Amino acid sequence: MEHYIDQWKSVVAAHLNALAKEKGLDELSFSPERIIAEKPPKPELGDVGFPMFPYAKLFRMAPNQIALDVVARERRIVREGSEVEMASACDWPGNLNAVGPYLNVYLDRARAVEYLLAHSKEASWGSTSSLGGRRVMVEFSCPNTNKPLHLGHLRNNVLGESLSRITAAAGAEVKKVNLINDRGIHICKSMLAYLAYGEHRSPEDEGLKSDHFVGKYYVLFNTLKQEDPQAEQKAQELLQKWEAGDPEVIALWKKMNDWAVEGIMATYKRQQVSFDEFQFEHDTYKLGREEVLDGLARGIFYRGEDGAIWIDLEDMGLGKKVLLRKDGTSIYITQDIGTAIMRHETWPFDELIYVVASEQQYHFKVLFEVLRRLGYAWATNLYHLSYGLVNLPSGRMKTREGTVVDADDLIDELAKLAAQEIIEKGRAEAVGDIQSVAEKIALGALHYYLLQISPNKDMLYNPEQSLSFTGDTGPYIQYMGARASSILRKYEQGEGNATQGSPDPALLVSDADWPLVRLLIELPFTVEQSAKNRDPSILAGYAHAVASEFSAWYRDNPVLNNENPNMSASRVALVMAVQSTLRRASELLCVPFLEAM
RNA sequence: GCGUUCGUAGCUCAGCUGGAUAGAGCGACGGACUUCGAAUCCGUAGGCCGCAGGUUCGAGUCCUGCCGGACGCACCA
Repeated sequence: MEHYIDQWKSVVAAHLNALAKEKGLDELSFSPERIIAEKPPKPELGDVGFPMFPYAKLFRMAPNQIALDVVARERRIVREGSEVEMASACDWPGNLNAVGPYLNVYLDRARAVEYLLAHSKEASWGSTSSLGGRRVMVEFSCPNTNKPLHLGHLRNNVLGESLSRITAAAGAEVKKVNLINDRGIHICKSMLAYLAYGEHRSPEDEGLKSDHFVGKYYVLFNTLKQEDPQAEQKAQELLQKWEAGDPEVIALWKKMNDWAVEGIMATYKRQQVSFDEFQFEHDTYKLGREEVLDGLARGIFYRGEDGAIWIDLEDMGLGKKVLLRKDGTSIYITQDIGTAIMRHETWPFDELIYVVASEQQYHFKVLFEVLRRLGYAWATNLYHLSYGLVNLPSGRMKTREGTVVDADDLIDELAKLAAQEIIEKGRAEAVGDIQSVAEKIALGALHYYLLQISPNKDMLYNPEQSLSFTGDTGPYIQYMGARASSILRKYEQGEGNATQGSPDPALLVSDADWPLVRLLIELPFTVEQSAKNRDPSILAGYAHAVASEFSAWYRDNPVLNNENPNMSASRVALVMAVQSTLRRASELLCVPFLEAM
């Protein structure tokens, strides 16, 4: 359904056009998209506001006068009927009022309540069709297989997963892909250290999660380097052997790689992120080479004096960039060129979103431009969702300096604290499986913390603050969901007198209930906006607003304890709408919904 | 040096395509549990929106310059 703001933009545009015609200003024409709308600062001022300033000069009228004129027109049309679309016949009926230079709409509250109660029951509540028919591929995570996931990956993973869910909710067909970086010099370093210190031990032998085991040897490479000055060179040789297909090297690579991947998969499962397809760099790293050579033949690229193949992007201020080494081997971007083409061939997408840290902005600009120059029309549909780095109060995370916040350790610690909270608050019995609920609270806290900030911004990871469960956090939203669920549970058990009445939308139109209703009907539009901007933080802010509004609302407005059975039943229906709204928003934000906590 | 990006309350962040008195959370201070769960709620204090110009009826939002931070400018991924 069309957003009520868009609908009323059309109404206002129609009125302004009529006014223009009447004044003989035939060249003036306002399309609905150009009408500026906003949310009035106070609810009593109305539900949508239209400032009239922009039209003052054009009409040679004071903004106040324009507002009054439009209102008069609207009244006349409502009274007499007209070929102009009547507001009362729209999805979102309401009436117009002039408040100084502003034109404000008061929605028909009963109709809005009806809409909410009917639609929030549906399983698809919150879904829209704004991206209907579009195929969107989302690439995210893309870990190296030489060490376990850390906090930065967690941000990437939850951004990718949440964005995928939101995009799907906006109607698109989504495919989530993960390109595992399982080859390269970094892997060889872990392998070399394992050869030096591993003594054929397995992760089980050391009692370590398999990816942590591999990571341990990656760190040990630093030790090795101090003992053996040749270490770096040996790693290079190992890479060459790997590329040559040396069976022994391949066997070791496979063994360590499997360990790393196995551990990483376990973390995905725990984080509740998933992929529709895994791609492996050892399969893709040669892709793109032919493409680059072809581009060379077609004069799009050139061979430098050094023998390597280059692209000149000076005209775009991007400088020159190597696309293929002089020995004909692929580099990072060669692989990405091939992978993009392969992806579009196997699954023709309308859009491909790369969820990759902001440090790679230059890389993606070059990549997209290369593909465009190669003549791929779809290259304009590639999008780099650049997200900022996660910093610690002490500075940037660095593996070698041991300042990394490990993903598994972090979730462990959060879960431990959540379990403590449950016990301290005496909720152990009500909650049932403490460990399971604590894990969900931990994920809710972590995911919300990572998603509430606009993706493009660097963020500061404050351990203390992230471990807190109070305030603008995931657990706060979970708590409000649990409270709503609790009320509904009591209702089902027959508490209160709601069962003796029946819901009536007309009872929910007072100022007591309206702010909550108006917020709840925004879910589909917020999902749409979040998808359009590729920004889960918009939805996160909305989820918090709903939780907060609900919290204030149920303090003042008795639901089950209401003396009027019909009012009680109506409010139960409203709580159901709150529950399904929070449930859906949480799901899209990868924050587990809890019936009790 | 060049490019990208960010700079809003003590701290962490919102502020949609410029619009009606700049909003949350944390922290501080003061209140509220015989009443649908206090992981909650209510109130108070706290802001030359980095600085300076410009565009506009109107700028936290757009443009220019400067200052400050982050990231990038590899035949590494």
